[in-house]
Amino acid sequence: MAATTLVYTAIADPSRRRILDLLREGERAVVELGKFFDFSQPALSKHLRILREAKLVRTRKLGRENRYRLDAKGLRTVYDWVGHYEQFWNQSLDRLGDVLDDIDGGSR
Amino acid sequence: MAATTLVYTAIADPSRRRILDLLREGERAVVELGKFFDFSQPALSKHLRILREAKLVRTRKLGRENRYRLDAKGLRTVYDWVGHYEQFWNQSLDRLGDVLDDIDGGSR
DNA sequence: ACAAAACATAACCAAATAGTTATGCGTTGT
DNA sequence: ACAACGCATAACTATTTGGTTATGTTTTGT
Repeated sequence: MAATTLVYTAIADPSRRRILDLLREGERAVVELGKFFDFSQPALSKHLRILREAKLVRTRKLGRENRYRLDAKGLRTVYDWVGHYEQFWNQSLDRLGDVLDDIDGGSR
Repeated sequence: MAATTLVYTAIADPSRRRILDLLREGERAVVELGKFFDFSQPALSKHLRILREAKLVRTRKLGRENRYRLDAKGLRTVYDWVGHYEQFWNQSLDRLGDVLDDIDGGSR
């Protein structure tokens, strides 16, 4: 899987986005993170593995704890890509539709 | 599926990101889009359906053609979320650790 | 009138996802 | 010494994903 797509796939899951949000406040151990979720510890470890493989987080062992912290560099690619669309989301589609003489209206 | 996650899922696939990129240059019919991909027309139609359900594209019928165009508003959410990480991706992780140590002063 | 074009959908399939329980391994507290 | 903690991984399962071929509908060109 391409490195870039690893990042997009990683952030496609809401739990993983939540994990990243939590890590913005600072380093956290797995058990600590687990308090915010309803699923099991292995499920959490799997999410963390996906984030690790996307290089969006790093770990360091501290005693028996495994502390995770953010490594946001990979998100820059996403920001840059989405940024290309900035000029589009401000113009109203309806007005664009007028220009294009669009009569269709809905998505199907 | 939550509306927001529909968008993240939609852009997780590289072919769909490519489709959006193509639509930035203007409206296109399905057959036209298909020239840029190696998979079958039904596969393309499926990708387009996912983009439609995420409300990232709209269609209008023009004769026997179905013309797709960008509706980028949904990408704003992504841009905003990723933007929260902007402060993190420029500094090296090691230096960030130092900074946080300084601010924190061992209060945790 | 009719063949072909443009496209969506259905039915199917292999692989990936996201969860589970079970287990093992290093670290810590008593 | 050893029980409990913190965590990763394995093995399993249901669901979703991304592709395929087959087919039906609407529109166009001859």
